[in-house]
Amino acid sequence: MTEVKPMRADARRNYERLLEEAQRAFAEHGVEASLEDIARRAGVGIGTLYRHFPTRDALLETLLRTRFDAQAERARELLTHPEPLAALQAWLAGLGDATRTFRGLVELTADALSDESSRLYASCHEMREAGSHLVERAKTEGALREDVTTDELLLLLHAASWAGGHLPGPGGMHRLLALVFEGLRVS
Amino acid sequence: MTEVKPMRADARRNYERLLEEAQRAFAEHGVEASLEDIARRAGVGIGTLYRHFPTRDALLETLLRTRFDAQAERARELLTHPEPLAALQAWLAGLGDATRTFRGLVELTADALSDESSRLYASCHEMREAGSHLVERAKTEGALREDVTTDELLLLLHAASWAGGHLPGPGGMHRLLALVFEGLRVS
DNA sequence: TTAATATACGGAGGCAGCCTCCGATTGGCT
DNA sequence: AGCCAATCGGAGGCTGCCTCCGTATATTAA
Repeated sequence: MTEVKPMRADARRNYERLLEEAQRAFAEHGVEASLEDIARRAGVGIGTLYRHFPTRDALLETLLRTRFDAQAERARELLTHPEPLAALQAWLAGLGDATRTFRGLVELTADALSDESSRLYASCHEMREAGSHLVERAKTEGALREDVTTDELLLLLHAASWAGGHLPGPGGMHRLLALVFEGLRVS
Repeated sequence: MTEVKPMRADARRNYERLLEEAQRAFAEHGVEASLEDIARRAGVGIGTLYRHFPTRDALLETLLRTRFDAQAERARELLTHPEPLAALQAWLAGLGDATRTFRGLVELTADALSDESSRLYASCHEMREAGSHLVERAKTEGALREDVTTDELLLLLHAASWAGGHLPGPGGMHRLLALVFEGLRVS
């Protein structure tokens, strides 16, 4: 079942050229980069781009799926880290960095995480699961408030990443993430 | 100096019709609403819109300036509130609510606050000043960490507001803002 | 090799939005 | 009433989105 006929040689070539150029374009101009431009640079008609990737999201999803998988893997590795809270924070920081490779990506992933009908939702589901294990561990070891959910933490992380993107220098996100983790009250 | 000739009657009429329709359009479709549509609904040529408001930002700024002033005023009032930290939090919450009247407005104001060359920067300067007094008071009364700046707090607020906009239900922003204020560590 | 055919390609064309420019119009003043 | 500066309006040039379908070609079978 789900027999997958191999692509025709020219189709496969174009598919890969398109992904390369899309990566470049999104990195340079953000997730709103011109699709016509991507097709042009790939030396391909606009129709070909749309045949392979019916929507902008489909194209982005293809580029992002491997990254999500990498983040899931990283979460699993961090489960052996001796400090549960530090592990969680480190994982979130890495995730935040990843969402900054394309301008506008934070918005996209934040939406994907909360909208089950989103195309990207499924793609990042496994990653979320892996992350929630980190959260659970931090809670059971008494390092993290019980009343905070994984989704809230992910959203806070995305918020910090978003905010970091609206600061001039680099490192803004990490500073904000640290602020959130440390809390604001004088103790 | 700065003599201001009164506008011609038709010009003034169009100016006001445009502001009304712009308010409606931005509220309904977010800050990216079609300018041609606004002109159309105002019963005015697109050229007229551009003459009165050379850029989208100019139009938005005109709509927002009075709001910024209101926020500044509110900050001054809250200086008499007995609880400095609660006053600060209340002010930020109100500000956060205000940035949610137009979809996409958070991004705009966050940028405005950190980009001195922005058109909106000057508009919200007074508001920021008023807010920083609230921050200073909270610090001198030992209710707020000394190492947090007004700009960081404003950015965190905008981040919470942004994140709230990416959650399904309402009230998300307040919950996140509370989380930030309470801190995440088990104490 | 060649012929047949499923597969894939490309870009014209229709639509919408941005912004500029300039001939047509009109309010206000004498 | 008549003048003219102020104002208007929208055509036009551009870019980007997306669809549709006539054309080209990789593959397979003969």
